[in-house]
Amino acid sequence: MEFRQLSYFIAVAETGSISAASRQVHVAQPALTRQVRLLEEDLGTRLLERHARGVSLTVAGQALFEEAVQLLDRRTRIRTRLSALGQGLIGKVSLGVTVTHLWVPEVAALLRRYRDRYAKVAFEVFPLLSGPQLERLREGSLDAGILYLDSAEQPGLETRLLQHDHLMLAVPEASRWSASPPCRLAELADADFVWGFRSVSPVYYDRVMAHFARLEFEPRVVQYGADNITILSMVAAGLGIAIVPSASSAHPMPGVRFLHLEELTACDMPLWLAWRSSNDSPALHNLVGLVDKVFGEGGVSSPGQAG
Amino acid sequence: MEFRQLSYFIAVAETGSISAASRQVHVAQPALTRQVRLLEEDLGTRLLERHARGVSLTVAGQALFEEAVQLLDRRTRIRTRLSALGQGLIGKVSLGVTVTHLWVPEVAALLRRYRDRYAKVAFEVFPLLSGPQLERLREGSLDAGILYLDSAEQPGLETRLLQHDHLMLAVPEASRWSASPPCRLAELADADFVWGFRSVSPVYYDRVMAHFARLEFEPRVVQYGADNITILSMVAAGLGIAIVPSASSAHPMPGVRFLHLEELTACDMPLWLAWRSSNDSPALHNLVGLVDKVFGEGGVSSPGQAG
DNA sequence: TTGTTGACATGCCGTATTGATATGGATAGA
DNA sequence: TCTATCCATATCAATACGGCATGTCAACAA
Repeated sequence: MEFRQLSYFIAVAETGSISAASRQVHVAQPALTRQVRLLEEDLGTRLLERHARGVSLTVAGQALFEEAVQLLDRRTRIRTRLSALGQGLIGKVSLGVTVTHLWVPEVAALLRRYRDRYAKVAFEVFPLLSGPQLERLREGSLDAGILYLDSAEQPGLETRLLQHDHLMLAVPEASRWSASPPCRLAELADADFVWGFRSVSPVYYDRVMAHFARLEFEPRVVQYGADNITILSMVAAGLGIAIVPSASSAHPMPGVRFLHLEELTACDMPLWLAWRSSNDSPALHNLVGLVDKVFGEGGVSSPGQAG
Repeated sequence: MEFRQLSYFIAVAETGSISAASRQVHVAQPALTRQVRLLEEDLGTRLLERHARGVSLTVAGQALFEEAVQLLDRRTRIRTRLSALGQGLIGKVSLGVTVTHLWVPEVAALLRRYRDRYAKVAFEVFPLLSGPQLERLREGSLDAGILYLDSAEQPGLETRLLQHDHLMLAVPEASRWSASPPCRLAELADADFVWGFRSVSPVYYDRVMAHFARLEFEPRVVQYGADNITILSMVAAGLGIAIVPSASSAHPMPGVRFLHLEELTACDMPLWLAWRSSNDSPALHNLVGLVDKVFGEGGVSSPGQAG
């Protein structure tokens, strides 16, 4: 039982004649006669009653006809599905993003454009910090991540540079820092700092700490928060001041004022898109393609150590 | 996309290696390599990631794997189904029988044996008199019928002789005919007869009438009934006496006594199995085969004019 | 009856597909 | 570095497939 034989047989069944079917499928009549006979021999069942003016289906032939139509139908559906899958028009992409960076207009635009253009792809966005993202990328439960990396060279991963963040100072609006903004970090020596845990985003933490070490500045931390929103909420509540990625300022927060400091702006915080090298998902690569288009082809995954 | 390619691909997917798959399906490795490549080209999608120690499935490959398993599964199910259908082990048979002849032990045994032996065949029995059976056989809404025929030669039909009925006299138990049974038809000249309509079973009616014409006997009909049960019920009610097929006596009826009369026994009423010649249903032919076995091969559809 | 027509079956031949063998190239592990 | 393993390629033989010419049969018309 071959697909060719089934499609021939369908033509014969539909036209009620081998000759008519041969004209329909553009194959000589003897070829059809033989293929139908081979099909009958293969199935061990007579499918056609041969008459002088055509053929009619036996009981088995009628049964096969219905099945064959479905089978061929299924084949074409598989074809189109695989084609769409191969072009990344359907399928699934899971993307990890820090909530902070969902606020960045370019990132938000990227996600919107992807969803518009590849509407049939199940596009799942998970709010995750850099550490968990890396883990999940490596174990395969995440297709791509928007995160901080200490280097563009990640074993087993490919990367694209999205943009350069830097650091800003977040202070309570009702504080003296808001009234008279500091110009240098040294002025903050006796300030109360709200700080993040290293564990949830070690890359970010280490980067900031390395920068401060170079500046020989050591913040006096009075309070820890799990993520940026928590930290900013604490700042808004007047519990202290905080050092945050500049992306945070894209999302105004009542009671918080963002301040630029030369020494903080100098801390380069490159934001990356990363994915497993062995991940062949076309839907994912369409996302990469969109990144290349939206963020420019400049940020290739070349050695460029950013720090 | 061919069945062969799909089964090869499944083996490759399951073993994770083209070489291992080639050993599994007993085909040389280069052949598998080529077939997989042809499948990829045909689908326009990469299905495998080739590594030094085997292969892994791409996203499209995983999707195809699942589909292919189902597709091949379906193919084998069609095979087995068609095979069973071809052997008449599944399918449908509709059989027309006069209720009267369901009482004949041999007929009842035939139906029981068929149902036992071909349990998966939907075996539908319709209570129909000879006339409607013929009609439905010809139009194709009935596969076979157990009925009276005026000849074994029926255009478009094939037949088997089942048995020879004859006629009997049915009289009310509480009548003078029961008390002193008649020996000759002539004694019934002044009797009240319950009779059937010609329309519902013309063959039976004409046969009986022809027999009586030869005997130069004309019954005095006082009452008509649609079928044998009705007629016998009227006899039981004392409305008159009736001429019935001998098969009726196989089913005792309270208040009715069956009487043999030489002149009635002499009327041969052959009972036939009939089916459309062009009906190729294996399930039907199994029924015919069973008839040949149960009723003996004597009653072939040869010219034998019965009357 | 007889000739014609239309439809399925059969035999033969050229071409395409499939599989086997031999061999090459790449990679992981010793 | 060497070896074993696995995938890819080239070539050849067997098989499958389709096209053409022809045969056979049944239905239809004269």
